Amino acid sequence: MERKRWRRAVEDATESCPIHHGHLNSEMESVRVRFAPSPTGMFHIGSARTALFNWLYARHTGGAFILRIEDTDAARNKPEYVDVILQGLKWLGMDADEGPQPDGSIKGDKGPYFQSQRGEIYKKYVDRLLAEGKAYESDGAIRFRVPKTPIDVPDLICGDRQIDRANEPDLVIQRKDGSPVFHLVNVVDDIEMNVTHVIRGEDHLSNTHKHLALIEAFGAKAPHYAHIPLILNPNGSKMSKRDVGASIADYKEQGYLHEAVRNYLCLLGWSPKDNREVLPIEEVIAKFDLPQVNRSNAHFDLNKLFWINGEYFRAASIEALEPLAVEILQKGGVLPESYDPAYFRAALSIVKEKIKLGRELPEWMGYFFREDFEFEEAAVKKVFTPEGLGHLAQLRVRLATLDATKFNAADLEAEFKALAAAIGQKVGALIHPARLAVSGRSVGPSLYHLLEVLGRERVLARIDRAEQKFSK
RNA sequence: GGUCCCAUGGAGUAGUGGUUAGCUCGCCUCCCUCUCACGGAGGUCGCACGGGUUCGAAUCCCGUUGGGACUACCA
Repeated sequence: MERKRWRRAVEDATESCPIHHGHLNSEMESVRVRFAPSPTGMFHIGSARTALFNWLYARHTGGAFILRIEDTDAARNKPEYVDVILQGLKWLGMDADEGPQPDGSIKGDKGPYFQSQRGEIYKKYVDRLLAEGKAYESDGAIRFRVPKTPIDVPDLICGDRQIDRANEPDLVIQRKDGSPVFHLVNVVDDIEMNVTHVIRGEDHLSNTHKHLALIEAFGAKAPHYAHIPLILNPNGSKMSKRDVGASIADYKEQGYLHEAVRNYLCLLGWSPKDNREVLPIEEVIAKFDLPQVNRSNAHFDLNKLFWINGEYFRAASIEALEPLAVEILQKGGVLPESYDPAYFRAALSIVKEKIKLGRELPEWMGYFFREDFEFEEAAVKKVFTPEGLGHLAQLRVRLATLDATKFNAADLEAEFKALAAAIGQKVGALIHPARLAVSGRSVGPSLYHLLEVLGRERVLARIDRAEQKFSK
């Protein structure tokens, strides 16, 4: 009963996610949020979570989710890195209403969406500050005169606070080489793109007063700010590029399901508050709101992700799993280029009940597609005793009397039980040698189903070979 | 060092003055059972500390401690 409920939740969560048109906020202004990553080579899990919260908020409010590429740091950014982000967003099911798309096209009329192409715009803003005496040149760079008065910094998640700027140094907004600095371009773009809500990592919380100062200088309306907590390593340090689990691409590579990763990310800093962990993205969209996001940092827990993935994995249909499984198995050299699809799907369907991650597939499925599989040494020693081999021989005789139509799980079970009773043994005395003989392994799918999938000819041949190899 | 943020078991969280502090992962035990996984029944483990406020604090205030972020002509 309980189990059934979970299953349904998982199955629901696996379905495609149509965009929900939620309600506009109370001010009736159309929400516009942006995700503004810097393409530096990988799509970081923390960035993915920030993107997710932005996307969720946009979908919840019926607003727009803008993707803006912050590629002003020429030394670090490379064009091909943009695709890493695009593919990562696509994999996680986050579609941008404006900005570059995975197919190479660009959506939206507030572009360009690459900061490297917005130089003229930034120049205009800097010139204006200069002309109004709000900025000045110093050592070739241009600095913004930061007012030294206290400033209020409101935040939808962290709460409002006041910053004393008495000792705040003037802010460099343009480098000696003429290129604009992050704080400037970030603010200018948010103004130009009519961003209403800035949802970003808490690492920007301490910078926000600078942004507010700039916005005020430009005479623009400030967006609402919402700083979300960081994702920390299990040891409490800030998760950086080199840490395990940091790269979204790795999850795909290891055979995680995108719905599972996304589901897990939703739970870092946000909760449906009804004691559920696995829930469909539509429900998250319906419930998600900024004030309910937690303020404290969250530790990344691969263990829990693994569990959630297992929930999704078992609930997934063979059709959904097949492409992923084929890719992993062929990459691992386990599945041949050409294979029998029906046989493959049958094998996959009995294996998927036992594992939680695509990465486990090669180890679990190798013997389906090759006859020269290895035998577990310890299991051979334990199971293929003279007695065990004797049972195997008796089983071989019995199975040989079964024609192919009787080679199904139900009939096989009956045969095993009948033979076990006949020789005064528990059925396990037959099952363990049989499993080892046909798979080389001591663990695997339900044996009766395994035999059915392998088929009569393969099973008899493998038992013969095992007997030959391990007798005497 | 300065500024800012945070603080419920090992991890993620529910809880916003009165609960035997709930749930999930993990871990342990037992059950189910052909192995494994699933599933079922239990168990382990927590309000960082110290002061207040209050008839009464996990919940409010202050301090301490701890963790984190920012403090660049990186983003």
